[in-house]
Amino acid sequence: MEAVAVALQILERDGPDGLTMRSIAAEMGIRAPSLYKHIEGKEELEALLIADSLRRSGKAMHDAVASLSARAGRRAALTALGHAYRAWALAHPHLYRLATGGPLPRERLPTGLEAWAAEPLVRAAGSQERARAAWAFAHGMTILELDGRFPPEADLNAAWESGLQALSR
Amino acid sequence: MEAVAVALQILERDGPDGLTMRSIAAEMGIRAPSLYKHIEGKEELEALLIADSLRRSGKAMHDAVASLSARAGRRAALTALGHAYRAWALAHPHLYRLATGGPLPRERLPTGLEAWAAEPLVRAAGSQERARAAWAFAHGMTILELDGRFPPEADLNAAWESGLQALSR
DNA sequence: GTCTATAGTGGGATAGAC
DNA sequence: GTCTATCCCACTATAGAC
Repeated sequence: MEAVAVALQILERDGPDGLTMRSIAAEMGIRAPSLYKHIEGKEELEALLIADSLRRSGKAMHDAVASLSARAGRRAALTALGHAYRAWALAHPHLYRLATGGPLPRERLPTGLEAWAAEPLVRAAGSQERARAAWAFAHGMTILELDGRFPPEADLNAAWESGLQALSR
Repeated sequence: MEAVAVALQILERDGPDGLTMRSIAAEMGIRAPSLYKHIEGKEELEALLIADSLRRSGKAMHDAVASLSARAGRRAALTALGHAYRAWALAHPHLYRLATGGPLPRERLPTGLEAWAAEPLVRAAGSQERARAAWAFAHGMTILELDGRFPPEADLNAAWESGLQALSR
């Protein structure tokens, strides 16, 4: 199993604090210094993880709109994307956080990947401004939920519903 | 100058990585160990910083709606809050990030502070669900801007405008 | 309240031999 | 590609004398 796959597994299992060059090496059955023959360093590793996240979450977004009927409106598309976005993030919380927290290492990412992942939303929203507003809403809902910032009794389904409805008009 | 004020100054000047027990002590003219006679530890310190952030940003929110005319509608209130929210965060980026990233240490915060800070938004939005959606949008826009996640050419004013308009209907 | 000294932990990264 | 041996860094925290 190569380094990135192992790192992914550790990240999802132990969280970001558990992901160290040492822990990756240990899981691979080698010593930490040997890892540097496989990977440049930690920055490179994180960029590879982010790229993987973009590829997989982007796929989930493309799939979400692909299954809609041709006559589905903006409301249906944004709702489908919102649900898929939230579901993906809740299923991969640590990876989501890694990929969306802090600056994007754009120089280290494959050209076009970021745009491809955003494509379904831009199409569904109808304009760049609306897409950015919708993304901000979705990311805000998601990260606040992951961080446990909403009160325990909060009805998050209702908040998503309310926001998606408003933003699709 | 006591510890919290010094910590605040270092945080805003050098960012979170520059904020260590050593740096705080140095700035106060004492050694790191002596700091523990003033403050329990780093968790306590961060909770105090977060409380300060809630107090000051909450004040900005209360002020933003207080200056509205009595006949102002929901749209005007949400717009004023949105602008004040963004302005406050951009003026205190490191503190904003500290106070909104990760779980809230609710046990360490003064009772009622969180609710008080949220009050203007809940009132302006008209319901808890709408308030949560609006907060998610505002936080999403803000943190994505702070993290440089939007493309450089993005028109963030337009995105704010678009989102606030949609969410105030 | 302050100091010196130190414990204990963890991290990323490199040199050079095999 | 792998190893051993290190280096460097940084941090929180405590003990005990003054």
